[in-house]
Amino acid sequence: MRLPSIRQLQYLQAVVSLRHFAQAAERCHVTQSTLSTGIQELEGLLGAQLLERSKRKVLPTPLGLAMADKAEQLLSLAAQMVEEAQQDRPLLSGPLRLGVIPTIGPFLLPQVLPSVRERFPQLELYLVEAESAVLLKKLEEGDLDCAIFALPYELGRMESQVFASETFWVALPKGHRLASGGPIAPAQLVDDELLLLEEGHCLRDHALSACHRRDLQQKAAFQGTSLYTLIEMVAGGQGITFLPNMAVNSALMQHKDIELRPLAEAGPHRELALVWRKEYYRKVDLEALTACLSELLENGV
Amino acid sequence: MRLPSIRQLQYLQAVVSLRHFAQAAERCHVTQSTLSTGIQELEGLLGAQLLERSKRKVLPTPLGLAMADKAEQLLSLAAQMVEEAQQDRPLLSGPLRLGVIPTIGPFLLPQVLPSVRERFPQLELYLVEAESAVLLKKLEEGDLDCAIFALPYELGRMESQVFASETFWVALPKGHRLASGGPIAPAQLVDDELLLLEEGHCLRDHALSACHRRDLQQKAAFQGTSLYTLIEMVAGGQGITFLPNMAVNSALMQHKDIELRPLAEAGPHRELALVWRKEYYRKVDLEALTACLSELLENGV
DNA sequence: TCTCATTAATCGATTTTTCCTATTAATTAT
DNA sequence: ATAATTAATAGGAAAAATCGATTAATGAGA
Repeated sequence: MRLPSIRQLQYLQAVVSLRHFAQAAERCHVTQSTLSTGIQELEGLLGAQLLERSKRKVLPTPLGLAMADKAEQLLSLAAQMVEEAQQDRPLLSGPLRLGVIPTIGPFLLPQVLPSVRERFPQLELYLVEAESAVLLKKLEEGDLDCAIFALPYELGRMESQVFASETFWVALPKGHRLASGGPIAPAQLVDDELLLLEEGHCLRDHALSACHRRDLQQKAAFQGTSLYTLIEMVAGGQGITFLPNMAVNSALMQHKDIELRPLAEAGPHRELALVWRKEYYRKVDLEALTACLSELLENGV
Repeated sequence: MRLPSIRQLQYLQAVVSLRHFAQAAERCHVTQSTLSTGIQELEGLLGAQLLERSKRKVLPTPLGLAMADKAEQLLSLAAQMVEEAQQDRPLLSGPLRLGVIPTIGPFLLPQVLPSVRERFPQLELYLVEAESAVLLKKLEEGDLDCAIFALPYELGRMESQVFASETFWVALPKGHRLASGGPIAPAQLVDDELLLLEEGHCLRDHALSACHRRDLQQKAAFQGTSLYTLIEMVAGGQGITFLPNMAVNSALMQHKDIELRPLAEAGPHRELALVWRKEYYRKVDLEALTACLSELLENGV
């Protein structure tokens, strides 16, 4: 079905409300001739007469009136569209779907979200906690706007912005031979059972990388489902593990049967980054968010 | 404010629903290139991004989704317009504003309207009774669709169609010298006081014309406001008058103190016609109406 | 890792549409 | 009668929409 054009509807609306071709043309910023042919085309398209014309009067037919009415609705809808689109939203307002990996979420978010919410009160955050691979998939599918990852991680076509660095700590059972003293070098731990999160957590790879080990086929019983369970296993004397800075500082990680020592290995051991599709339509917002996070973490929140 | 075009909205609707430029282009019967630039123009117009594009995926932004939604509404409204306009109404259906002069209305309408309504059950008649000049004005202003006049009458730019002819009868008080016998010639009435309707009624002119008299400045007290009052005046012996056929046949005009004789004057004395603007948009309906009236009157209803 | 296929964007040319100027025909007002 | 007003029309110019071909990015498969 061939539809009338917006222009034609504007012509109709004008001529029905003014009852005068020349005046209507002026309102539409076209010549009388243009408007005249426009109306004729509309009538042809609709297959019905919309106006009675004489040299002295322009008289809408009942159908013309009805059509003008609908045209008005339609035009106002179109105008609404433009208005709605053109009002530029303030930075970081409206819905934002943010993914976080489980080894960051519980430690970072309680720390920073109150300030973020205070700074951007119109922001509506929808949080999703999942492993990196899942988040990456959701990002690609458009189910998330952005996500917080721990790097290094293969991000594919995503863009990212690092907003914090972390070093690792060694978590030892109380009474371990290295339990007191200064930083611990990876070489000192070769004889210890290294407890890791189950497959899929990037922290597993980062930890291995920090102590220059290859991946080891651990028994499922020795794989933690979360840092909390891992800590319990360390406290139980089943081995040692590495914890990121952020977890160490968290009150949730305090445990009376655990000793913590810095890992003596140069450079940051993982970096926290905000990640998004490179086609994402509001990168400025995300850049503002990373700036905000970075600032909050530098100032110790 | 510059508005988006219908075409652009179709493009948006298609690409958002299909998530694919080439397929959307096919649905819109244009090339991918055309659709692509169309969407870009729309985005430029709205000043906002509607889609995230990558080579593997087309992802509407929240605004894009909202706009596509509105676009759909708008397009369906436009389609509705076309549909509504294109369904052709049956003959003589819907509202019709019909004017009638007072010397016809009360006699003709009760006679014909039942049959008309029966024949065109979807017709919604709005009746206006007024003198010819008033009806003509209303016709010109578009306040009426058509009107029933008695001719001759100067109709200006109107078109008309005669559907009946009438001869006049002479109404005499009982006991008048001409009260019995055959038809009466105008010359026989020169000595009688001729009673007429007040200024404005065309019957006044038609009556004068029928007896070849010039207009006479009658005293207001001798001018009737309706045929009923005129008849009462005749019955009271104040003079004579002329009545059209139709009124004579009407039961309303029976009066014991009146005698009626045909006027012996060649040809019809007035003609009944349906009148409309020559620009009127549904002349076929009116032609059907005159045909119907004409037929009804010929067959004696 | 290297093609090959797919996809949206881009460019230049062409067609289509839109629009304007000038004029006409009908009508009204003076 | 004469001038002014009005909507329609014709012809040409300007603007736009569209197409075909190409490009660059990406993903799939060998």
